[in-house]
Amino acid sequence: MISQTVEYALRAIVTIAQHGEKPCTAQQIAKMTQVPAPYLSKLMQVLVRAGIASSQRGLHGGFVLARQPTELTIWEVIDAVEPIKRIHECPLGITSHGSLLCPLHQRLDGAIALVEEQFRGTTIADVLAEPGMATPLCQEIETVELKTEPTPRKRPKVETRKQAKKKKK
Amino acid sequence: MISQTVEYALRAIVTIAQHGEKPCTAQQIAKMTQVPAPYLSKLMQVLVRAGIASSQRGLHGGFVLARQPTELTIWEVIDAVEPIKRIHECPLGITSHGSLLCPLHQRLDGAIALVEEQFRGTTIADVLAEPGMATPLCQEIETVELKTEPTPRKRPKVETRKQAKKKKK
DNA sequence: GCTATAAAAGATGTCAAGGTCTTTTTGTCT
DNA sequence: AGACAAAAAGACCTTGACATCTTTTATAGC
Repeated sequence: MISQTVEYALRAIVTIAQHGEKPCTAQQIAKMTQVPAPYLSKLMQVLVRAGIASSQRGLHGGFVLARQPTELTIWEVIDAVEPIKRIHECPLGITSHGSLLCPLHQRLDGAIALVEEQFRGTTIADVLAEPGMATPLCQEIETVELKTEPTPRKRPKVETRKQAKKKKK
Repeated sequence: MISQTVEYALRAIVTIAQHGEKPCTAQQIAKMTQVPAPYLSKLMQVLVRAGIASSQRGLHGGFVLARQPTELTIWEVIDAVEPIKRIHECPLGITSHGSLLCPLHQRLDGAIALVEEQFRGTTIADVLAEPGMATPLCQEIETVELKTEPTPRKRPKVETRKQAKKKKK
């Protein structure tokens, strides 16, 4: 019911919210949220365009929340990446009863309305500050090192650039 | 949020429920519900296998509800064609906090739970018998003729079988 | 100003949902 | 039994969500 993309977006937003002012690179977010890195990059672009995140290029760049966590709802995040559409008019296009929905679609829309209400009423801050709970995203923030590359313990033997590159992946 | 397929299935179920004991052919249902006929056939097979509808081949065959409308919920129909999955464990696979969900996924699952509750609590009979409302599916039952083919007014001139076949489509 | 870093942009690939078409099987009515 | 009606089955096509890869552009630090 909640698409992959929405899941990913929420994980990303919660993650950068956790880091406050400190920008996170797409790579870091991808790692922490376990989202495919290239796909996450694309997603972040959407969130930036929607005014939910803001980005900074270059060294020490990355993504931060564009708004206060208390002022950003789950609904808005979802709406940016994959809007949940309410049923406002008869999907069968019958106009004989004006804009009144038939019983079936009334019920369906009712369910959607519940979800909307729930999500509009939940801010990112709410998710961050669940009292007495495990940290959001089911993992400790400290789990992921923010340093781009920990100093290697051992210097590997002489090897070409190409080989080194391959190893990274 | 509600997929096409689920929409189609619900329309079909409501339609055959409206017709009670009288079987509806896939063609008729397709027409009434405005669902592509071949696709609806496939869908009906699923509903039959799930024990929600039952089918009868041959002349005067078709589909009828396999249960009383009062005993069949919207949830069951959805569950048959495209189950809504609750979030029972951390999608990130972190097990450090047992089976406890993080705040984010608690909220997401909460929303899903609301939908589940709503749909489990609504039977097909509820949808049929909305008091003082337009008929379900936003259209009059009478709109669709149950006769397979109204008597043609004019006999067309001599024409080959092939041409006749082509015309039908 | 050069270099390294990181986001932005755009082209491309993959797969499952949605949709179609054809043939086979099963049933009813004459 | 034969003709017809209808579901069942299965092969096939189309599209959009999900995902990847490569090139370009902007920025900080030296």
